[in-house]
Amino acid sequence: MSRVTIKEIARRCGVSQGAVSYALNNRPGVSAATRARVLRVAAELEWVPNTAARQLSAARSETFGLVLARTPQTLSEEPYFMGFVGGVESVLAEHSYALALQVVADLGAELATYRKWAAERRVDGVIVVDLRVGDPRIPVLRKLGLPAVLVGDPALAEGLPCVWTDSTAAMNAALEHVASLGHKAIARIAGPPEFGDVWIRDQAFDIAVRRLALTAVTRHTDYSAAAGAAATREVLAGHPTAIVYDNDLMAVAGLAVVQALDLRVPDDVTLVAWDDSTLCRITHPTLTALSHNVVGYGAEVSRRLFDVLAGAQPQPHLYSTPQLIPRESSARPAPSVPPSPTPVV
Amino acid sequence: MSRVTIKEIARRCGVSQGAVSYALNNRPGVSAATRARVLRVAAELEWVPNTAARQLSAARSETFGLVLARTPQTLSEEPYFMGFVGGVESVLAEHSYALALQVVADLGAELATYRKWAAERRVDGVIVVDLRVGDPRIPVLRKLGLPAVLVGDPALAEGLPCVWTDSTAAMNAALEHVASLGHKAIARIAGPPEFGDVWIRDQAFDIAVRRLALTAVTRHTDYSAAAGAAATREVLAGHPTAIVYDNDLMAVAGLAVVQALDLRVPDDVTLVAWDDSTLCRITHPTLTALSHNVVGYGAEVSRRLFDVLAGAQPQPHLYSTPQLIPRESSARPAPSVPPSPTPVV
DNA sequence: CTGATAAGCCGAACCGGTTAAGTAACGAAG
DNA sequence: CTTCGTTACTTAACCGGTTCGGCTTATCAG
Repeated sequence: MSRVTIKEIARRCGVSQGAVSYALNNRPGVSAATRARVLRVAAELEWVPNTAARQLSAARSETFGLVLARTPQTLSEEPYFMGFVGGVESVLAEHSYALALQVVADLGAELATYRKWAAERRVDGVIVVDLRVGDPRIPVLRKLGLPAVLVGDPALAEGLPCVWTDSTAAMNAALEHVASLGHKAIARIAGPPEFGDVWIRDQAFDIAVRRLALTAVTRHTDYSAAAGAAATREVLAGHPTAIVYDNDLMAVAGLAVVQALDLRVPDDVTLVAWDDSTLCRITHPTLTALSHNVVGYGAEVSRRLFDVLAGAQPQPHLYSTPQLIPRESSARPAPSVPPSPTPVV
Repeated sequence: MSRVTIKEIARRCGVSQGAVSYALNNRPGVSAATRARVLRVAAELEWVPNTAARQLSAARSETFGLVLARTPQTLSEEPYFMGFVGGVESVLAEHSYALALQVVADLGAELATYRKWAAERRVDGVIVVDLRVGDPRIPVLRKLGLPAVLVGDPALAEGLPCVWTDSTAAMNAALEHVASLGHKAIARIAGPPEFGDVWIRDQAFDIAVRRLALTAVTRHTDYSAAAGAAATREVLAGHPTAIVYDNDLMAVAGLAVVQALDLRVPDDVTLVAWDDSTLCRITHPTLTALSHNVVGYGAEVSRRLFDVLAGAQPQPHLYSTPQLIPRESSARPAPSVPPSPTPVV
């Protein structure tokens, strides 16, 4: 139980408490000699700043907040989040910041959490994920004056600092890939339409479908494995030769559905996943996917939040464009299919 | 920016700051009338306690800590963690406690984090996962006097409060299941041997194998999908008719390996997974698994930590025994196999 | 009517830092 | 030699709560 305070350090060094504070915080106002002495004594006594005291006077909590408005169920299903959190952490650790993580039921509860954190001064800034179209969190964060970095397209961020990946380009890459393989009938299993990124993909999908002269159908889901499986079963009735998924969890679930119907991947159906987690590499066949460095993404986002706190201008920052990684699940459609479109289900 | 303090409330109520504090904290020392008035005014002004100030004077941080000594990669692969964290959160939210989450590289860094948290008084208690055999964290936590609840078997907890699930019983259930189906040659793809729970399963596996007169082989891995796939490939050389996995991620990876070798599940090989996440239900065939309410587990652990802070005796608490859920991946061995043990690979 | 007891409240110290304002010493410029 | 500006500190207020000793006042037994 080390109860070492700066008062103790001051006593031992024969200087005032204030001087010790200046020395420890690397601020001007003390001579190099004194600073060195203070640092040495602090190290000897294994002094650690009391975060509460520092937070109280300096109005800094050295904590970032992250609220996830998802069910624990979804969170454990989706490999995405833990990787993202891990990336965030890696940067926080460098600054010895902590992450306050809160899992809530819905957007309302998320807003309440922001209000509470702002009032309590529990966090210095927040990372906002799952951006919506016309997101209600943006005006609230503005009003609270809570520093934030949004994870999503600048078109959704309404001027707040954001980090994004180019979903439009990725969608184009996916459709050009399947089109170049000779596919004409495409199905898309999408996430919830209220999610901004899904909305952007919706636009990109429609435009690319027209440009490439494809026929297409889109089914929106809640991103869960069960919904992905159900949607796959539905769209298969339309005999698409390729299915593009908005996440990899649904793609894996879809693969099982296809196999259970005795269809072959990729001979009968080509599958393309989004968010290239390990899942895509442990199935048989392995899944072609739009690959995404989720860990790096999280790291970049927290770096940006530090920048914002340091007073940087809120410019949108493109982190990357998901890269298409072709694997076993995509190939030319089987030649038998185009001539005789026999019902399979 | 609400800057409402108890001083303001005191002014408006015409009482002293101290009285307000007593009233708000539901402590004796104020009359019912005054208390009611204070509470009303506090509600009107939307007063929220400043956590830093409270922490500084009351030496409580209203935060629990959780350190995960895993790579971001593993964390995003393993569905387990996010579900566990979600469960922890659900209980913390009820007490308006926060969770400080830290992802570190190894046990050494984890110990450093505990020391730092203890010195800074950043957390009121910690939840310790991935218990080891002779875990070095236990003496450190004892010395630091940091309240903790360990997630793991009492045999590993050395007297500290713990919450556990009965892995021995679960392992028995798994082996009795495959034995009753008529399997004789079993392989086990286990986690890292230094993990306490893996060690316990090792013991249970060996004993059950002898009791049921099975032949068996065990391969330890790092719990990753890649290692699970590699180990599966290896053990298949010994022609087991059933494989039992220590987590579901490796089981899914193993399934793909089996399928890639043109073996059928369950006809040629029966598979049993541990930790029944969604993964087990989205494969084809679906996986028989030892099912585990990970979310509830997390919730129970944090409830115990609250109990410990309230002064409860550190009794081990059995949360549950994983239940075997038979699905498509387990069945009687194909009759052709026992008579003519033809090499398959 | 007196003295003891307790409830209700006040004032102030305290937690452990940060930081604005003030001061003493010193060197350079006028 | 005075004046001004730095540098290197000290002092003390402050952040927003909690908590403890002590002061009033009401209650009640004797």
